[in-house]
Amino acid sequence: MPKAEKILEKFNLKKTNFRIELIELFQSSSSSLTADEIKQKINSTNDKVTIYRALTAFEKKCLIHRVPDKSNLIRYALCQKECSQTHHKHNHAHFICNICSKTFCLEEIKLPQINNTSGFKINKTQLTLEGSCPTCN
Amino acid sequence: MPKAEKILEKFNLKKTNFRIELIELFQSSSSSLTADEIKQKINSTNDKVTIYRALTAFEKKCLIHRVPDKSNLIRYALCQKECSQTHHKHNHAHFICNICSKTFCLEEIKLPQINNTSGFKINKTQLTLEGSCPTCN
DNA sequence: TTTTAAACGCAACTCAGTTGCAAATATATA
DNA sequence: TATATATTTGCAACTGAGTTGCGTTTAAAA
Repeated sequence: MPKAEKILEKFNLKKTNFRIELIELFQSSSSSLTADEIKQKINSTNDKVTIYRALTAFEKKCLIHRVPDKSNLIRYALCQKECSQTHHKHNHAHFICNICSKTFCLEEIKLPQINNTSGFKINKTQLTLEGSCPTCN
Repeated sequence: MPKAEKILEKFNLKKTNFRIELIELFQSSSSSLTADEIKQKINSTNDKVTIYRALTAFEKKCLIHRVPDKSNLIRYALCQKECSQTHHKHNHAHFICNICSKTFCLEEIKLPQINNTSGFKINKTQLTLEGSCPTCN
């Protein structure tokens, strides 16, 4: 796993303590994170605005990607290495646990190939599964 | 198509002018609706609270179902006849237009069969497509 | 006609996320 | 190393979707 500093350097972002810790938090997280969850888990006592702005910056650089959320919150997960700075390449499903409300990336479940239908031009496919996660089972 | 009054009767809901008009609006809508879109399109000048409470009541009776939304808004579409009062039975995909931001139900695209994986117990599957809709194409 | 439970409207609230602006800081440049 | 510059940060105030409490109205049952 690449060190957080290397990642920030690669993406032309400043290596601040907060952002280093934020990347490390994403790396050590098995599920995805909301701004609020980050605020609770991180040691740095930063303002929520700083968290939102870091997330926006990371998303723009294709370092993290949005994942669906049970309560319509903005929720992010770390991107895989195949994501470039200009294109996200996610062909995996997402799983929402109805008990703990966490969202997981299921890399092993690939997206089905859906063809354009009756005037609808498809350029993105999302597969979201719900149920109970290994921890809650 | 069943008349709005009949539907309210069937679901044990009162036949108020607003709720009749709301059902008719859903029936005449090719895409789904948010509370705000309803407020703009409906003739009745009801408070937003009334709209939210009607939507909640309709959802509880399985008359409408939530559909994904580009901006994380709560968005609803009319249920098909196969939905009972206790169980939603949707096996179709949803389509979000990236130009007009509307969400459509694609009845012709069925959900893939996904099996439980490595401790994740799946009991709901959602397939969301994005692109451009027939009107925007 | 009376009763009652559902539906409604107003006001005030919650809470996630945003914006403006000035201060701080990482890093590039001299 | 000192200076300049663009990025990042924090505070405060705001926005906008959705919710809650409560008293009033109304559809429909008795």
